[in-house]
Amino acid sequence: MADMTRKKPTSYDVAKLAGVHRSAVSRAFSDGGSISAETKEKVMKAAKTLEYRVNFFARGLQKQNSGLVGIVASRLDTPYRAKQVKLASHELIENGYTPILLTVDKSDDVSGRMSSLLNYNISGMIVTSDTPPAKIIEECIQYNIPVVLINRDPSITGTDRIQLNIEDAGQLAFDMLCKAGATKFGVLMPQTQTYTVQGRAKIFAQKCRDAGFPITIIETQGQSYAAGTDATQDVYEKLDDIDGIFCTTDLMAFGLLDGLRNQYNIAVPGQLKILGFDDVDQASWGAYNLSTINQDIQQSAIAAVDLMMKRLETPLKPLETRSILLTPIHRGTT
Amino acid sequence: MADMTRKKPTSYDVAKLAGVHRSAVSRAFSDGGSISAETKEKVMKAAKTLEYRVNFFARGLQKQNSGLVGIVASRLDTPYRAKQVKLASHELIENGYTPILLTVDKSDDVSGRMSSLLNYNISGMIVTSDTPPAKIIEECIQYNIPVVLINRDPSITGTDRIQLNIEDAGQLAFDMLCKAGATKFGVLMPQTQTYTVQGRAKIFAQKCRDAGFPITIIETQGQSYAAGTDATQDVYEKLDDIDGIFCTTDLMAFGLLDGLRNQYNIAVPGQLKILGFDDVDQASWGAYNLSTINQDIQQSAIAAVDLMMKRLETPLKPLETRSILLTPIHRGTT
DNA sequence: ATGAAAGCGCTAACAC
DNA sequence: GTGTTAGCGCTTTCAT
Repeated sequence: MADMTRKKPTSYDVAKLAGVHRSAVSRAFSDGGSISAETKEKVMKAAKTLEYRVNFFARGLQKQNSGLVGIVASRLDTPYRAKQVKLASHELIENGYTPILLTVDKSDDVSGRMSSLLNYNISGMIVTSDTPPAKIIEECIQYNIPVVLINRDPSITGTDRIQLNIEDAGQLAFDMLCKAGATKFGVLMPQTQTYTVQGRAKIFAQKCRDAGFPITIIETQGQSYAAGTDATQDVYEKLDDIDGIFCTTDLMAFGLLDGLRNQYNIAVPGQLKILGFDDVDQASWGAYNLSTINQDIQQSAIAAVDLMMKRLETPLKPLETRSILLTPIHRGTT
Repeated sequence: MADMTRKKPTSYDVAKLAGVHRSAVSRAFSDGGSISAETKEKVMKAAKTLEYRVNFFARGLQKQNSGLVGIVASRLDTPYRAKQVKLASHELIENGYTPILLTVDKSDDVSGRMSSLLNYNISGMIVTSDTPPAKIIEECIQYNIPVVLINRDPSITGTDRIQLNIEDAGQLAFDMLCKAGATKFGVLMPQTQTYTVQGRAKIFAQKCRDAGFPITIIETQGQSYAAGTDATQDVYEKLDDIDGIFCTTDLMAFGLLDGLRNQYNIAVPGQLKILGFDDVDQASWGAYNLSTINQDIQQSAIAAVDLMMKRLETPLKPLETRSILLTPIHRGTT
């Protein structure tokens, strides 16, 4: 393999070729630079032949803005989260930013990883992981780095946020199961993890009580497919008290459905109505055909980036929280 | 909201507080810096109280290495790809790199986006998207930026690669269906997209012919769940000629299974044996219980990062291709 | 082992 | 509108 290595051209190389000064090159590649059309054209032509690219490290050193935005996400291999990150990434790129992906899962050093983002002078941070460390977020705020939290615990303050309204979510779930004819309710409630998942479970339970219906709370380990299958026996044994169950994530609903089908012979929705949450792709798959509640994930990704950009423009504007649009999806399990 | 903004401390601030020269700070934070233990400690202490972090933009300008690595990925909302990106990201971070996520899907300007990575002086690039533009990759190579291609068309040359052996894959699929008792074969073959998907379909067909069995090729639009359901009627109509079908992705297998269950009454595996490929999470879910072929995605992520690092160390070493480990997974559909 | 000084590639304030 | 100049914060020779 012959060494065809070449060095990257600098603005100086371009200037020399175009017969102008380096600063003219800079102006040609900057937005508000006062430069004549013909000079700019000369520069651009030279830049093209040399395949010149502005060195963002040099630019970022000079400006106090890197164009890099951190996306902090856990459980990226989960359908909902994968789509969320995809759309956030897409939206950032469309707006001229470059996303840094920070995957953090249990046993990872979340704090250390998020801290390392600050080495890169990031322009902003979008957090959709479990339990982001408050300390790092505070530090970002001090440095005027906008942080947007998606569906995170409101105990972390000082940031803009995108959040589903757990009140609406719980109410909507109750309404859907009610309309489907349920009168004895159950809910799958994870013991840990996401604030909004537990939140909607609690509100749902409250709505049931408020309306004078019995509600059985079944605690789960996590919010995954396995959590749903693990809860199957529990649900089965309490079937006298439950004819409509709210699974607070689609994944748990899939697990429960499969568990019931596999081990017992329960008619869904005849004997038991099942409602999921999130409306991930699999919910519409024939095997599940799951009634659920859609979170408008695209809207929320767009809103997150928008919030970040607005805060960049106006650092001192009042904190803002935007709600994620919720839509009931009636399919075959209610 | 009071303005609590502070400026980031620089190495100069730390030096002042520690009573040393800036270069001592640099040495304290560099790996091979010759510095006395006590000076280093002084520096570290000062750095800690000021919450100093090395500015990677300044460092990256000086060294010719940014620590940033581009992950170029399409269809991130797909189970296989999501896991792949998650693991690659994790592996990069573990090795001290910072992943930039470049999502590219149809209608996106792939070339422009990948080109923008070069603005950041990236240390390397891991590509797992469809149809990466050869031009950009060539340019990376010229600048000595290691590029690792995962399961991409071999017509793009000059890079290290991670790839499943399509020969093995086709053979394995044939063997599995054979052992399950199939004698009349079918295969779902996407008309576009991934090289390895089409590749294993073609090899599979060839193996069937070589062994003297009839093979029916059914072309699909894409390789998704919908592609599988769309193929259902086609498969149904050809059921006289097929008793074992190789769906070249799990997603297509799910679609086909659901399509068959929903519209027809076909016994699987009695009447028709179905084999998927990838072993995504959903394949083990109760509703599908799909026999498939596992690609060791963790091994491939680790190998990709390893290959990149090796190339960084030894830019001129011969090009290398590593194979992805394949494992037959026997479940309920064969 | 440490301080001094040059310079990575760029932008922006300043002259003209 | 364009050239000049002074840094952005760091690493890295080179002296000492």
